[in-house]
Amino acid sequence: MNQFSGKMKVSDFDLKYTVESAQPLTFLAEILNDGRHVGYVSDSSHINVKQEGELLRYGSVPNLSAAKLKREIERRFALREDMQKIYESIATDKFIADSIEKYPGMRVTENDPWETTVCFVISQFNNVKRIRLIIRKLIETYGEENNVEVGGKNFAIKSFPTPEVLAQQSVKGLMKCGTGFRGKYIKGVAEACSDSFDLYRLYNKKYHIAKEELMTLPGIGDKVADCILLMGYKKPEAFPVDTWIKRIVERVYFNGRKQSIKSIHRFADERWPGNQGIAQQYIFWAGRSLKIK
DNA sequence: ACCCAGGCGGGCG
DNA sequence: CGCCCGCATGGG
Repeated sequence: MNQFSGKMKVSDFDLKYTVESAQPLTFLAEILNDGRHVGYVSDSSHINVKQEGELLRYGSVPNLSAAKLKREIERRFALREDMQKIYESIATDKFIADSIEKYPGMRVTENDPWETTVCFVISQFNNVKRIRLIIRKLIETYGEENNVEVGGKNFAIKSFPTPEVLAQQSVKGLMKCGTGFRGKYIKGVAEACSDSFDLYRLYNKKYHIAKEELMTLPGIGDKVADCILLMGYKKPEAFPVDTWIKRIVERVYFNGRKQSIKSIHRFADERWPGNQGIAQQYIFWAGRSLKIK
């Protein structure tokens, strides 16, 4: 749909692993050419990113300034992070070291807090394919459409539905998009966020405080809150504990002994201080490929 | 025809 | 607290 106006050299970055690792872009983006080409809408601009080895090409419609576009790409894909340094600090054992070797360049992306919140409320007790389907329907049904003219051609860009728009919908309407029992959560969260709950205020709050506040919203518990804090706010201490992480950590680090969620959080905080979230991502993918049950 | 999915909320002992 | 259950839906 658009040309590639900018390019940059990247190292320790893999677009495919990054967008296929169940992050918001996994649900929001069009993923083409086996993950080497990704398109997504950010702030009502359509952005294209393509990786060719260590070269990253990118462009946007409408055309953002070169500086602004570069900032968006760097921020979204966490390209300023020193992965070698992070890898050194999280490779505390062979299990994670092997995972880093298997999925080099998988990064934790930074996404809009509202979009991230909706994505992970939808993600609970669900699977990736269906999450994508539901998110696409929500955007198609309730997203605002902007028409953009480029080179005499007209493009319609649909952006993510706002809290205000979703708050006005009936639960039944939201369920028509396939949200299922999460429909009431989406409505509740949208109502809060379009009223007194300011999601953007949480950027400046410490991890634990922000987590407590998120968990006051319907449909947001321990795991979903951590996903939002990690990929919406880039709080690196967030360590989402889902069924997989719980099983894997019990198996790999506790010799199979059952642990409470709390105890798993404590363990992660001690073992990967400051990089819990990235460690989580590598643990998850290593464990899934081993099919630990 | 089942069975499952990267949880959460509510009810109970 | 910790445990257990129900929950909407589409794909395997």
